[in-house]
Amino acid sequence: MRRAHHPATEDVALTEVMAALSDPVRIGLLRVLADGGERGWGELRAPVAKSTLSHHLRVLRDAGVTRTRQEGTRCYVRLRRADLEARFPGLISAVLAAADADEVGSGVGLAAEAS
Amino acid sequence: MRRAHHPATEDVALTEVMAALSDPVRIGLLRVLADGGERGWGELRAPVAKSTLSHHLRVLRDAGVTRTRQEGTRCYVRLRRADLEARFPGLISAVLAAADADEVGSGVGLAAEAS
DNA sequence: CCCCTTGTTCGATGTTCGTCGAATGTCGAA
DNA sequence: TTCGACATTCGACGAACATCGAACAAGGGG
Repeated sequence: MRRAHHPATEDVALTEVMAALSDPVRIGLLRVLADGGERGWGELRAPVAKSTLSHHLRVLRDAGVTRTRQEGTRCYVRLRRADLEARFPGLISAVLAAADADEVGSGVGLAAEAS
Repeated sequence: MRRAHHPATEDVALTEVMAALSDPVRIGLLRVLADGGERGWGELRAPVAKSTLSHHLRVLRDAGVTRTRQEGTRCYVRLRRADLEARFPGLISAVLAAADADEVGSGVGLAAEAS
């Protein structure tokens, strides 16, 4: 269960980031993580099975969009916003603004959040 | 052969645009069309078969990224930059800047272009 | 030690995608 | 009208993807 495999900032590929961000669930996760804060895995709520959520988080991580930290049996995820901003200036902000306006991935949220 | 089917500006979906722009060939087409000028089909050069190029142009058109105009037996394609800018401010510019920096889709070009 | 929680991985399934060659439709020119 | 250029569509293929349930590690707590 120990595979981390975060790509280095310079190895983040545009096409992979675009592909990672072309799914509503993953866009939703991006929005939840938009403030830069760290979120616990169990905090995340998405309308998919546990294994599917794990898969989506893996896609985001492999593409270089998020960073995952493990602490004991729990793990925490956060957006690699500074890295992405350095690599593709303005891209994440534009995607976030567009996603907010369109309410893409609104099915994704946090546990203690008023719907 | 008469199907146009360009989505209205307000019907352009973020996830579809992101998916359309997650392929190197289509990113290359975006770069070729970046200046807003109209390009003839036959002008376009890409390292794929004719039918595959047609497919990629269709994906871009269906996603609302480009607009295709038919004149006799030839057709011309152009970027819907103003529409996209209105719908998703800053997105296309950010993608173009990132693509230029990374030289994504550099295999795509125009006929009379020095390689 | 046993078990429960937590997140990943596995196997399976149905869908979508990128790619090609071939066939088709559409138009202008001879 | 016949021919050729041009672009789309069709049919097919393997690869990749989204999704699920179940099985599997890795720790923490009783």
